[in-house]
Amino acid sequence: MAKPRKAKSAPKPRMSPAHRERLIVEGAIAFFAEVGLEGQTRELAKRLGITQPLLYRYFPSKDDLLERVYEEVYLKRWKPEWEALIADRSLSIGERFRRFEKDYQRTIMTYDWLRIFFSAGLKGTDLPRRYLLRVRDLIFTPVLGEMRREFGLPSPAQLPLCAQEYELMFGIHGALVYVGIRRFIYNMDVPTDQDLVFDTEMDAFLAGVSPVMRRLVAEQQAVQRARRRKS
Amino acid sequence: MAKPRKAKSAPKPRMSPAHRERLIVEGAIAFFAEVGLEGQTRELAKRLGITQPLLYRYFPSKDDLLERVYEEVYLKRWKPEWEALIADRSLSIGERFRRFEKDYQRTIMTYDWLRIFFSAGLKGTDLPRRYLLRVRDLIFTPVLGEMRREFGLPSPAQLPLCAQEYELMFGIHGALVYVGIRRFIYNMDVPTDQDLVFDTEMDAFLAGVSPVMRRLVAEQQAVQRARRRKS
DNA sequence: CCGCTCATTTATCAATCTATAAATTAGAGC
DNA sequence: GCTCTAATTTATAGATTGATAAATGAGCGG
Repeated sequence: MAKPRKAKSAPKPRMSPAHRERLIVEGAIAFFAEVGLEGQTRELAKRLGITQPLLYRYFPSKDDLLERVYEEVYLKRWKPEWEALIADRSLSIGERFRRFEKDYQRTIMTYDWLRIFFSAGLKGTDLPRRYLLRVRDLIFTPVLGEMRREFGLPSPAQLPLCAQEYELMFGIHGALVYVGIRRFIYNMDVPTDQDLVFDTEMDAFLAGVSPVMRRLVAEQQAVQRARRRKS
Repeated sequence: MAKPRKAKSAPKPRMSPAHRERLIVEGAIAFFAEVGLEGQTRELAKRLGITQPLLYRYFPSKDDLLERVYEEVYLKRWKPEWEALIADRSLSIGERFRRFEKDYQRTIMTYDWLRIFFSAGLKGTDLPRRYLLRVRDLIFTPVLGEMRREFGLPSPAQLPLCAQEYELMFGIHGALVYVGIRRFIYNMDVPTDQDLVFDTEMDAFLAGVSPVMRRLVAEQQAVQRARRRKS
């Protein structure tokens, strides 16, 4: 058994600024995910085993600390390889999208990621909006382009992607994310075998997407023809 | 132009307790939806044009006021006719479910409903969990039973509903709710014609649900047979 | 082992929080 | 118009908030 250095309980090792900063950031992620972004700096400090003013030596304000949390959880966890995967034509676009969503869901389906994301959204931060626009522009847009190609439909250059086509992508995306929402936001039990859920949802989506896109494209072409006739 | 009664700006009419209480509850719904459940009673009072202590004449504490908000937004907006609709065999179960979701989504797809729901979830309130269990038990369970029947599959009494079948329901449900999440939580633009989005999603779901349920039931039966052989 | 740097703590301010008690005054009933 | 009930306000307690300034002391370089 360890012999206590003094009568007082804990020895207090000093840390290098770099190490301390990491501890604070990681502690802040876990803390704000649990109690919400209005969580108090005093309570955070207590969990970290430090005093509250020490936080202000590393971050000028609570908002600065939160900015750092966003950067750590969302920007740093984005994988550029996802964009490369979508472009890889050695696989069918269905398979590429399936692999993307599988890894993406594995990345975001955590207590920290989901809870801070929703807290930030409710607070009015535009981080969730910007993040999803990124998903749309860097993932959904090329996926839809590749699907058009694979289904023998006009390219987006010939016939622009329509809102309904994007909604198809947001639909399957939302269905998958909803599992995490139920688990981490609503505190519900979800099936232990998440891969099975994922595959069932994805199979249903991939089976249905082709005919629906054909229909949407046909409707858009009809609109386009009617417009030409008018002018 | 109205002649001011006195030099001071606003005339202050007294209200009956019933009327005042309604104003407070409705103001509180809008207020907490906007700023979150940690919104301050002083700020709420200011928006209502009353002083903060007056709130405490109508509600013993802030938590009591929040309880009332939950009751007003979630319990009072639940329509028992939904359960009757699902049971109405003069319509196909697909049509019944479509009509249910259409009216349900119209009910919950509001700024107040969605934002307070997520705020409550993040805060740790078990209201969202309890609410969704109600949806599952009163809607999804009978819908799945009727689908089994319509597809000529064993009844839930013969072969219990499995987790994957429930996930199918949560999947389409989540895809639809996700539109509201993007709009009211993430503050994104969503297509103006929500009915079109709804129909596209629902068509795809109803087209795909039958074969998937057949497969799931077959798998369950195989498991059951294997189990019997063992014992 | 001395001295200096800087990681960390103690002490505290000013603003803000929920909640309570007592003072005010609008307005219905006589 | 007087009176009394109760709707509403003023005043304030008591706890907590983010943030700052000054004091402390661990541990490295000499």
